Amino acid sequence: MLDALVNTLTKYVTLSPEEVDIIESLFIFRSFRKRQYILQEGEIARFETFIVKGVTRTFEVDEKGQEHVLQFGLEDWWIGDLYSFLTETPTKSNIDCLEDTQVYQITKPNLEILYERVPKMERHFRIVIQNAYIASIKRVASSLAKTATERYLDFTTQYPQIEQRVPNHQIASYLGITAQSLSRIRSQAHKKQQ
Amino acid sequence: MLDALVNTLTKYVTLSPEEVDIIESLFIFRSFRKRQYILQEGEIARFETFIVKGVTRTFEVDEKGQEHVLQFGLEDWWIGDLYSFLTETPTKSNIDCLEDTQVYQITKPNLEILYERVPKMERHFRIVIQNAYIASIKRVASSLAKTATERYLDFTTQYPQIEQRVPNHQIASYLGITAQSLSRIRSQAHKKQQ
DNA sequence: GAAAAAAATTAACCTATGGTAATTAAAATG
DNA sequence: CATTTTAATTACCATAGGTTAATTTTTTTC
Repeated sequence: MLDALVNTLTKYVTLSPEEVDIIESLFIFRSFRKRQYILQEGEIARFETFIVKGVTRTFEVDEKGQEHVLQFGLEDWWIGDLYSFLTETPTKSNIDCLEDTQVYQITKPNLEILYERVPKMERHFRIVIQNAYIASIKRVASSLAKTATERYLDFTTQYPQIEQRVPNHQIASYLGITAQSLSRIRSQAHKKQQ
Repeated sequence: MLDALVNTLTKYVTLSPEEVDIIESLFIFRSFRKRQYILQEGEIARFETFIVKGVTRTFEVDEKGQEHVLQFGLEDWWIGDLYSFLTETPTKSNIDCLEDTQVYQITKPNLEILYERVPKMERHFRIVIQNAYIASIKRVASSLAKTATERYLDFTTQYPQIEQRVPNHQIASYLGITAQSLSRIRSQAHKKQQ
């Protein structure tokens, strides 16, 4: 179990056994059932969460009551609301599990201890955040430049694993369209392929 | 001049005079005229750029030849294409100056030297990127949940300085709408205010 | 494995925003 | 300061995607 976490943490930095012990002592392992919430709107995000197994969805609910998927989470991904976590203010996000999910979590105080005792972890998390930032910019660029059809096709090629494990109406929400529109897009795409 | 850079670099960390010297030796100062390009599509982004004075716009051109503004840059902001910079691959972005602009730039090798000689700069850049990432996520959320009118009003309250210094059609592009649509939105907003 | 719940599809109609074009206003330049 | 260039506005029609609603399919649950 811890292996999955340590393997990922050593992706951009090398760790000694003592450092692995420190890490082990600072993370908490938790299990969630499908449909359980890892984080709910109004709470302060006390943890950053690393997914060992499972699928999650992070979404916000707007004033009209509509849900908007900001992010999916899969094995080896970090999820959470970084803003709430860092500023210790209530989150607007919800995270629930689309499958039974196992995670490692770290609190802000423990993350600070981690940075202090294993300074090279700053490097790891800088790179993790860099990559998340780059992905987010790509998403902005794609929402500015592309039609819903193009965005859907990009999504299916970029995240085939997600497409298989997540209901279409969640993908539609991620793409910023309704389930009905996605259905229409899919049926048109199938027609063209024939 | 260097003050502006050092002030910002010390926002999240404290620096000794020796460390300030190291920084001074690793950055390059450059001046650009309005309309000059700091970065053009196809180049490798050799620098991350800190704006001392001026306004920039980062944009991509899509297959249909349309420009889409990804980011504006103002005093004390970092701009650049992090992906191209880190991976040393050709950028799809262009950065040009909307006013005469002065910047400090750092190359990737020099940034690595900086991290090595002044390790706490990892912290600074992790936080800079964190903040940029958080802003990008907010933009995604807003593009999913909000109408163009709402996004425009949010923009004017969040970035009043940009609204003053940047032509409306660039703001329209940033918001993902045409200049004509923004014009319509503005005239409707004015009507309601009366 | 039957019943209930959740997800996907289809269709008819509606609306926000895009595209094109023409007009006016403002800013840059020699 | 006259001319050219750039920016903003307005109007009219086109269209992608939203809304509502009904129907079918799939998945979950007891």
